[in-house]
Amino acid sequence: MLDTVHENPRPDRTATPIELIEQLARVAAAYYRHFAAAAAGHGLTLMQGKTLSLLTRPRSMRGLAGLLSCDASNVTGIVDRLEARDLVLREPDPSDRRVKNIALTEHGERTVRLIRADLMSGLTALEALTAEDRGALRSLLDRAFPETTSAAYRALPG
Amino acid sequence: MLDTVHENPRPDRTATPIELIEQLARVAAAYYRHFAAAAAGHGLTLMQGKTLSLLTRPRSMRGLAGLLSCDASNVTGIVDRLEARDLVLREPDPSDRRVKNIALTEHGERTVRLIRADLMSGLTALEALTAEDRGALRSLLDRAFPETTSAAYRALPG
DNA sequence: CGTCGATGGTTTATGACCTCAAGCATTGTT
DNA sequence: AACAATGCTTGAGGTCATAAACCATCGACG
Repeated sequence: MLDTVHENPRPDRTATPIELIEQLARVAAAYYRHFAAAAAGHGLTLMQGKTLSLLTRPRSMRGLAGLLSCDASNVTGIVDRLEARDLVLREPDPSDRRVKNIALTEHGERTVRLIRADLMSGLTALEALTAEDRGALRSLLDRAFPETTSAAYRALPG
Repeated sequence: MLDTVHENPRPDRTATPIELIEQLARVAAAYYRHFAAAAAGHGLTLMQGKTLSLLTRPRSMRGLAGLLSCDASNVTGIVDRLEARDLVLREPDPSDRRVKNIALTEHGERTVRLIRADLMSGLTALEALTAEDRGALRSLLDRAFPETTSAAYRALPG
């Protein structure tokens, strides 16, 4: 274990907050570039792909708007287009007739799986990390962006 | 130093590639949410803010298109709007009359600095990391996204 | 020198998305 | 029953994505 060190912290590199923010900008851009390419491979937009991948369980329009960080009126159009391609379904909520629950169709579930696979195959360097490195990266990102833990996302209403 | 450990790698957390990718999705979304908010605080779009922050030196339209990962025809419109607000300037290239070099005006430089400051003030958790943690995060992100090192960006033509 | 393919930038059209304001239906409360 | 609050949709106006076509300029080549 101890001899599998990849010269880890590499303290010679500058790592000021500014430098780190610029690198995060590049990483975020690279991530979305990969994701958009994977979605485009299935004729979908970045937002449409994001929406599909958020539907691990049915969600209300408002809930989706929150997760997508956009106005609810946008979600109407996005879901309209996804529904027109039979990727998604609007179901009336049994306990509140105002809300519509959006759920993946079978075709939608297949598409999400394919997009996710394409995305992962494009991020080969990420899979090349050791389990130790992945754990360290997760821990650091959790502390750098405490608002975005997976627990916080799952617990959201809608 | 050694007693300021924040229980670092925390190996109990699951850190499969899939989990890591989902976390990167959330981090990228959070980063752009912060950035878009900072840009909106100055009446600018996400793309306009990104463009400004890429102009650490004059760049050609095509060079900007590459850095923004979009078609050159988009850059025309974005730079049009930035130029209309006196944030940016189109200068003819002395050695090639086809290319136009885009440079920040004084007003543009001030605006970039303000946006960057707003962004950093929104990412307080990131500044709370120790220098050691920041170094480790940089190193890990460099290895997870080798395509996006700062050296690679600075070396680009245009 | 003149031709020609390649390159940099712009324009146009169509569609997707964003913002904001307004609207309707339903809910929960008083 | 009247009320404000909530969930979703619609509309207009602006920004961005995408693809095709266009013009000016460059570079190489005969």
